[in-house]
Amino acid sequence: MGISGLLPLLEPIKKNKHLRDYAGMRVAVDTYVWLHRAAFGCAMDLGLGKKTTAYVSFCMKRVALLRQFGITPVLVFDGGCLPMKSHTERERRLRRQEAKKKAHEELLKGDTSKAMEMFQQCVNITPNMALELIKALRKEKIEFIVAPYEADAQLAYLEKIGKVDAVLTEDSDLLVFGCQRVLLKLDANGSVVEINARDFPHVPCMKRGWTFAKFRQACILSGCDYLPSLKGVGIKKAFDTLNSSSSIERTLKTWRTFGFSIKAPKMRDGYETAFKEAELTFLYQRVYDPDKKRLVHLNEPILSDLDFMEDLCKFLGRDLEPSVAEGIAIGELNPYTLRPYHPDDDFFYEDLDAKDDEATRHHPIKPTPVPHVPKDLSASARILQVSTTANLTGQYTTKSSDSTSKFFSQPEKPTIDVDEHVYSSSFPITKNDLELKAAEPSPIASLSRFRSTSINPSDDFSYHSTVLKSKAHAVDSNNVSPVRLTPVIPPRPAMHLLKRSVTEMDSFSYEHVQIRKETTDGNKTDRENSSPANVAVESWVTEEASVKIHLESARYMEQTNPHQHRPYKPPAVMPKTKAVFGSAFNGLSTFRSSSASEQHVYQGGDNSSSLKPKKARPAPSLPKKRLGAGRPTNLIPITAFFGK
DNA sequence: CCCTAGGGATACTA
DNA sequence: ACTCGTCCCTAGGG
Repeated sequence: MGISGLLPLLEPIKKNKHLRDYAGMRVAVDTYVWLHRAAFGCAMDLGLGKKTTAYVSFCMKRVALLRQFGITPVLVFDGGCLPMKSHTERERRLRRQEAKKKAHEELLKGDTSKAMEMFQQCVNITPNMALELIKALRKEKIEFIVAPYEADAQLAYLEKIGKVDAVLTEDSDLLVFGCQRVLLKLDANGSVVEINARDFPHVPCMKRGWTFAKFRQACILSGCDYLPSLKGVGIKKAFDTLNSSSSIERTLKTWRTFGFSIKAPKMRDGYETAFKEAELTFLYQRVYDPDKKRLVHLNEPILSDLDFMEDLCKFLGRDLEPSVAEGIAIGELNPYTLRPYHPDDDFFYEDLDAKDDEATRHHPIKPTPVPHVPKDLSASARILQVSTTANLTGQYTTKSSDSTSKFFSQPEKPTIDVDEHVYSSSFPITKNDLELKAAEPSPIASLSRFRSTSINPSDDFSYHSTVLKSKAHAVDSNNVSPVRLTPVIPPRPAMHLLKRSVTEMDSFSYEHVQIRKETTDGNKTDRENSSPANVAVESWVTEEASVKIHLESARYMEQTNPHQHRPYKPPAVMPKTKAVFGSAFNGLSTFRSSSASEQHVYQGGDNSSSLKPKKARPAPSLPKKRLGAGRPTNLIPITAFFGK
């Protein structure tokens, strides 16, 4: 589980702490670990199907331990599993069944200790076991929340929106999901190990030029739950590789192209695609927002990624109607069945052939009544998704629902009429539907950016949402969008943002703040306002970041300003591998350089002054037909600016 | 010499 | 159709 070998790698920044160090704080708990360990104590009873709630008291003892030291615990439970992991689930299920069979054999032989061991190996945590604990939590008025999908993402989100100050778990994945303060290895005495993401620059193998995105990529490369590593690549190789690479996509391309001649891991088919998908899963998995009472994405999707998300429900989780999402979160609905919890929903401990058993015949599994859940949840979600993404991104790409490999297909030159595009989608939606749906609060997280100005320091993509805000505003003000967006809140002045104290320990957010400043302040340079952050931080803020901003601004201006519009021109050089991987990886974040001088600047990585965005003309009207005919020609991966 | 991959032992509460 | 192990040791490869 998690990132194997990551914790030893982070040894230099681990801190031995005690629960009392967190007095007065709110701490989110990854409850699965507790339940799993607690279940060992009553493995035999569970295995034999006896009624027991011993595991509940174990967990409540740990809750008491936290409260004893003045901590307010928030227990987070796992929800439904992501379909992409189902193949490994089957293996585990088979192993558990095997162990259970053996346990019964040993029991008949009379070897109870051996049987016990076997029962422990087939311990499984069911939603109904979680429910037992939830009941106890309700009684004690302890806060809890059931995640729609993986608890990891939910934990990270709770910390991100400030609901908790730290996260208690055993899983190194939390760091990859973007948690700042992760507490590990809690023992019965209350001692814990803290790993804080702000200390990352002090890890020897992340000394220079690292961003959080780079860290996440290194972890994925070393092998994670969503993607096994390439043969021969472990934690060291992964971090060494990213240390000496300008970008992960470039490295993977090199491995793919020249792997035979250099010492490089052997690439398997589709690795690049799978890598991108893993990255998106860490970034955008669906979580429950307790304030908005609906599902949102862990992070706000950036423009370039938004396009890929449509087909990614199997990685991010399906969207759920707010009432259902809330029902799951508060422990009323079983996250697997989407129905109220029912004892008959658990038959983990029934063998496959047990269906013929006398016992099960007396307790046939009967369908539980379905509450106010729409028959096809995906239908309403789809409508919203189509309408929103179409209007945000339709001008850049086509959306063919039959494409099997969206990542690898270079989007055709789109010739799209936005309205037509929306209504001619393959879904049975009418204009009425759209208007109706648009008036409701949208469960699609991508809309949330229009309502929120909160900025999370660990979110390395907020810059992009600024662009999105402006873009959405432009689209909306031209009445192109059939979706009524809530008024766009103008970006906060950069000076306000800079009031945040920037410390040595704040390196990830430091880069972030600086980027924001340049975005919102346009012409100003940031020198005089730079935080006196120390040298350790310096390497995290690169000149390229600011160049990126200017390039991106220029691109935005060009696309919203018809006067700058240029006819489509095929690129001079577009090697096949680049087209394939470039489009897969960078998606819409590729940048069309509007002039040779800009390209020059980019390649030189200097002299960004010529890239200052020109003054915006008021409300430029977007061309109705052939919108987006200016599909990027000279594709420069914007992600090339990241992580150097 | 470092690193990866795989196997074995091990498990929980009063 | 119905939830995630981990640590330590070592062989073997680059």
